[in-house]
Amino acid sequence: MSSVEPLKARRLYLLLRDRIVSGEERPQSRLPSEPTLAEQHGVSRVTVRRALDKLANEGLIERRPGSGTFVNGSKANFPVTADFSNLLSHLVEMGRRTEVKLLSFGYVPPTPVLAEALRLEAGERVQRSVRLRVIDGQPFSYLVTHVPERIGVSYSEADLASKPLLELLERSGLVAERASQTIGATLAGPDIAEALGLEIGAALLALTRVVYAPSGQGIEHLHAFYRPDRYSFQMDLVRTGAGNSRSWTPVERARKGDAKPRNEASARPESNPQMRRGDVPRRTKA
Amino acid sequence: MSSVEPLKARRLYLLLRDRIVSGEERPQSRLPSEPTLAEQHGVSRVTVRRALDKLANEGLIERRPGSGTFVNGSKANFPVTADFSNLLSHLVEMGRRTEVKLLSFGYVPPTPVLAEALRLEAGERVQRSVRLRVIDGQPFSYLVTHVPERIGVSYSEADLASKPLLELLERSGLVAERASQTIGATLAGPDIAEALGLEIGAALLALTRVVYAPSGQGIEHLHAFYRPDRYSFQMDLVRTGAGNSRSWTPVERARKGDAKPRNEASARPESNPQMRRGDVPRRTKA
DNA sequence: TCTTTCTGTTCTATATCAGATACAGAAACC
DNA sequence: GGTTTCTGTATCTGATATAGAACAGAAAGA
Repeated sequence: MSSVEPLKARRLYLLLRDRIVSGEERPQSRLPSEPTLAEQHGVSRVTVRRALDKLANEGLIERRPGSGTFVNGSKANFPVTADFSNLLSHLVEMGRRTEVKLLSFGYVPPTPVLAEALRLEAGERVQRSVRLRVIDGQPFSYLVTHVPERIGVSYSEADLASKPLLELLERSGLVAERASQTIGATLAGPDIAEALGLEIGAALLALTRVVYAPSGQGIEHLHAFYRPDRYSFQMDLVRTGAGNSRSWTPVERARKGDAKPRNEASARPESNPQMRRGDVPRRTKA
Repeated sequence: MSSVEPLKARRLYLLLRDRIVSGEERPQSRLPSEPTLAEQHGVSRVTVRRALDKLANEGLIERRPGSGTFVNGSKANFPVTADFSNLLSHLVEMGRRTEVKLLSFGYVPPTPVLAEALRLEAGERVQRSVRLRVIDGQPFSYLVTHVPERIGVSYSEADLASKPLLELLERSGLVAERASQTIGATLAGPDIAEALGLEIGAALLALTRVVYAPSGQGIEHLHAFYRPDRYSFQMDLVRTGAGNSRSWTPVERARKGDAKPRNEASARPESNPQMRRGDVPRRTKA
């Protein structure tokens, strides 16, 4: 059944983990001995042991009997990263095999929040789909999507399992013009945890996105959860403007392969949406 | 000391929480009764009760004796949001009182990762500071900063507690030209949890940022942790380009107030933040 | 009003976890 | 080789979460 999760052990595990990843405990160095740790933190050695077990499982430490417990050099964990400028598209470019599993599909009445975000008419239902994105055989994101019913019927259930939703929408003649998204964090519940191969209560990167058509009508509402060890958001910024109005502007990230100069943000053909404070083209929502 | 955290109760809590925030259980609707939930999930009613207690603490549900347990319309607390274009600067503009507490300060030898990120010379040390950002009296971010020693000495410890680090750096004649950042998620360890007023093991939004001078030299390495219920990243994107090269471009977000007015009065008299997903049990004795 | 169905509360077994101790094997140092 | 200091392993005891049940009070419907 659900492997039980100790309590003080977890506490100590998190403490040590923080110390290690924050660099307080340096790579190659030896941790205090188990008896020492036990005394330092007022717990028994068994508990210390459980915490160290977890760290060892994740490859953060290495235990050498008779010698001690040693901090591992950063466990070279390069998660897939997403750049904001192109959202998921670069995954395909990178030639990595990503597949999608459709976990759930159906039409439901919208919640108030959904109805408002998508600007639904009264009584209109939404298509709800839950998908799991897998890269190189390993799941990394759990996607809950809501689409207005009249739009959702333009593609089939099978389409959803094979193509990106945005592509399907645009194929249907819809134009995704604007999107608004929020990035946060949350804990993994049982189903998400299982789908992503995580423990219950693991940390998740959460993204909420609403995509709008030029009309201002919402066409997609996405609730995405990412395994932070396999996926993260990454971006480069440059300082622009002068004086008091200096600010940071995102630039397209240099990726491996198609070398883009790291310093010079030259590449950026036409689209330099350098906007100043006031002039945000806010077409929607007066 | 450490208030113990049940296990099955937590599991059920997370399950129900997901259902509620994902909209599977609609606002105003009644949850299955406690005995029913107990049977459905193969746990005792005491356990169900503990899970519901937690949900009730966070304001996600409302319990009416004799009547049932009801899903609360998401009280959608509006977390402070950050736009990428201006990082933290808008907080000040918004006129909200933010203060900084310096938790730790000192000079330490860098870890290999740090040395490489900041392109340090051999033997060069770094200034390490831990700060806590507070808004309206409530902490929302925990910042661990590393700066090369030769740069760090250009400002005082007291400066750090009063001014943004970037401002200090630029005051010293340094130019922050480029930055590279990664956004992920992690769990709260004991010290971060305590500083931010969270439970151990709560979800955190994690940001790693390296700021570079025009020379390519790194001048600041930041490791930031945010309470997801009080702080999140938000951005608007527009679809640019044509044909195959279509992509999303970030635009500066419309500000004023916080999030854009959702229903009505954007004026949210700050008040006590109701919790949202990401759980945030404020330690209040019931 | 009577009945039913809820939540709120208390109680006592039981399963599971944490604390303490003892001992075996492995490595490092003298 | 002997000694010390580690990790690995096992066992016992106390603490606590969970299970199960019983009962009181509140709300809703017949």
